[in-house]
Amino acid sequence: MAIEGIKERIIQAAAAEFLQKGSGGARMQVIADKAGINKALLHYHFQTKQRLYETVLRQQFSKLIDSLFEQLEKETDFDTWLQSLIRKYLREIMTAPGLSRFVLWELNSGAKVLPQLFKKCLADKGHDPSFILTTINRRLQEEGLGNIDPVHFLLNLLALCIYPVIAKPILEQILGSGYFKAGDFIASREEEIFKLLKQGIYRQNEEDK
Amino acid sequence: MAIEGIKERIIQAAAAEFLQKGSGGARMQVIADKAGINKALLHYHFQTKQRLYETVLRQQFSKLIDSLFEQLEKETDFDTWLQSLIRKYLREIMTAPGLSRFVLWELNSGAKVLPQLFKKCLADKGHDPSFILTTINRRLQEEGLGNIDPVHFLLNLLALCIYPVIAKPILEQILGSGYFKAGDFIASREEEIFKLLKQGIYRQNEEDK
DNA sequence: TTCATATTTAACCATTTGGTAAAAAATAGG
DNA sequence: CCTATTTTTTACCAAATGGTTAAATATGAA
Repeated sequence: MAIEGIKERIIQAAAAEFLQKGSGGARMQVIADKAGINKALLHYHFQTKQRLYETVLRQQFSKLIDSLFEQLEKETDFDTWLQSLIRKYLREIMTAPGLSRFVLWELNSGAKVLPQLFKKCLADKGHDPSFILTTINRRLQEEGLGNIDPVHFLLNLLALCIYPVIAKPILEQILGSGYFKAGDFIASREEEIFKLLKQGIYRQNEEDK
Repeated sequence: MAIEGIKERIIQAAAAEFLQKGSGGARMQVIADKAGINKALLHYHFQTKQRLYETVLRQQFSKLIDSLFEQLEKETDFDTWLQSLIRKYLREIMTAPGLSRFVLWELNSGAKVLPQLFKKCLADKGHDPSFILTTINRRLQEEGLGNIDPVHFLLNLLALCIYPVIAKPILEQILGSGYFKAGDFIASREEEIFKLLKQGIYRQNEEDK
């Protein structure tokens, strides 16, 4: 088998296992089985569990960051830009809620490894962390919304998109599973977030004047 | 040692371990050490890891649900009610972000045990799950906001309060750690959420008329 | 005290875990 | 072909894990 082929297959298998079970709960044997190889070969290619873990995380972050930055940089008009951001984030999280849950979870260890890795991932791509805020701020300025705090704007955007998706199984206990059926939810959620952010923005802006 | 005393001490120790490491990553030996007892005594009092785990979860949920419901039922005027909800939720999550992260994480296993347990906890306290939505809906009606969707209102409230707190370590990489320093953050966040929800609400309401 | 019951401990066990050693295949260069 | 290097497998190990056993200690009622 081609060497790059097998390394890629191992990473895929490891991602599935790590994201579902966490770094502590993941089992090397399970990863080997999923990749269709033997456990010793895993250690031949990635030495230790820790090394494999970091490789997987780097790759997962990379994918996510690329996707989100790409959308952030689009130079469409404000409404289209905001709508696209919401749509992209919602869909990205929905197709892989495990990654978001996993990231939050690993923060619990108190170890700084994951935040550091995230920062490094940004740096590797030539992105400055402040670029996110700078971009948001610029777009708000252009729209005549210079008195809106870009930090709260970002927090609101991320929270409104991410939380309902990753907390879905619990929320279903409160709301009944009907609300999350099919594509209805994502469509209505998209609209709700857009309206909330925009209406909030404009009302706030008017008041401050 | 008094029997209830030691059981309580075990539960405290187990909570710390489970919430930090998850059900799979937690170690019975560590729990025993934290409780200052011997591992066999753990099994004497709680038989299996699974049983101890469920006991701990039930207790943690119980605490959280009590606190949140208490606030929801307060019959103050709308603004005070909403402000108190936000403040309570924010502070509750901030003092124990581990519980929220843990809950989200365990959802990843796909097992329904945690949502079921959550539902059962509500039932044990005589709360109907629909009570949350009913209450929110009533308050919105009383405020003349009958056309606001209570589901989205609840999702927005929870998301805006919970997400920024539990994602703090990652967000600090983007925002710089200054933003989260001291009580500044929680105070400004409290105000931001209130304004966003209210302004969003009223703007939406006017438009629909 | 005495006896029964509940609590606690030390020693142990079977299984699982991440990881290794060394031999066996495959691959490539001459 | 031969030889050297890389890739893969088989068999294994030491440590850690959840859990048990049986003996020891404490407790309480008669």
